[in-house]
Amino acid sequence: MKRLATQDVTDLIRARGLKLTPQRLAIVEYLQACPGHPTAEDVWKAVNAKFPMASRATVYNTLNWLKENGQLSEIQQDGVARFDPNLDPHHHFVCRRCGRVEDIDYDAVAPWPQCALPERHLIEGFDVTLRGLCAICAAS
Amino acid sequence: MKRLATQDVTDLIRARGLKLTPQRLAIVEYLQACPGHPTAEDVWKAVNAKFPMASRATVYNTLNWLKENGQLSEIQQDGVARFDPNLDPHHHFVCRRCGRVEDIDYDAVAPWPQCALPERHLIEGFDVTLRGLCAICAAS
DNA sequence: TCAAGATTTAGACTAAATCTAAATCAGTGG
DNA sequence: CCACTGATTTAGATTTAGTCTAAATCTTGA
Repeated sequence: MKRLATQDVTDLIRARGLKLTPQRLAIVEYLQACPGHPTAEDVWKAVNAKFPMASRATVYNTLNWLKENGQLSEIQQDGVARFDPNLDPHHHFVCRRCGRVEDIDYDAVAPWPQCALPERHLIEGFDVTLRGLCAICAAS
Repeated sequence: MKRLATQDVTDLIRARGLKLTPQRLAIVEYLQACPGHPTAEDVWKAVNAKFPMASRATVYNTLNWLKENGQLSEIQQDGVARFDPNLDPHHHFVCRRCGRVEDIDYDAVAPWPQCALPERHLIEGFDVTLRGLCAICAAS
């Protein structure tokens, strides 16, 4: 089970000759500990608890850098970007009622599609989004 | 092969007691004829060719109404909404390089996932996005 | 044709995200 | 330990997508 980790990010920052700032650390530590799929706004609020001066630009810059370096992935829900610190290949379930996003094990979904795909396309990956009602919303 | 059609929309508008305005017709006719997955901006520009006074609000209102009435679906790509007049169940391929979205036949992808899904969830549907390089980008 | 009320319009407004230029800071060499 | 350098952060302006509003306009049924 692979997940965004402070150690990996600090190593990567050093390997790239970049600077290890407390803001970057705070962002990574929040994402690491966060159970769900926070928005950029969520991250900014959390970082602000430690650094009231933290700028949105810093949050966005860091999130984008983490994404470009494979330490984070981005999912879109209702046009809002959410960030996903779970680095194992996986899919998502989105609740129609409460909007929560849950991770779905990669193997729970039938594997690579096999037939009638467009010719000459180079398919690098696929993602599946299940939609419906989560356990809590289905019960009520 | 089912697709957004002017006739269906006009019938639906009448059945609902709503008004058949030339702006709505222009929007539907553009979507009907459009081969790809236009953004709201694309639709607005196209409608403006006929009605230079057309407001963005009209375009958004109409697109949302069509969506709510099952005449259109919305897909998100890089945080931008695109609209899809193809009403057959289907999936999508997104080119990493040029960003084009192509429709993928529903049966090309393995069917309903069967195992290890979260308990007590009510799964109503799923959609698959294939990612990679389209034929043109893969060739170059 | 007329009236009612649904629809359209222009533009203000909101939210998400990016950009900018000046101030600050992390990390290296001395 | 200090100073230096350029990477980073900051506040705030800007951009972009989309929504909202109130007044003007248009479709439709009678």
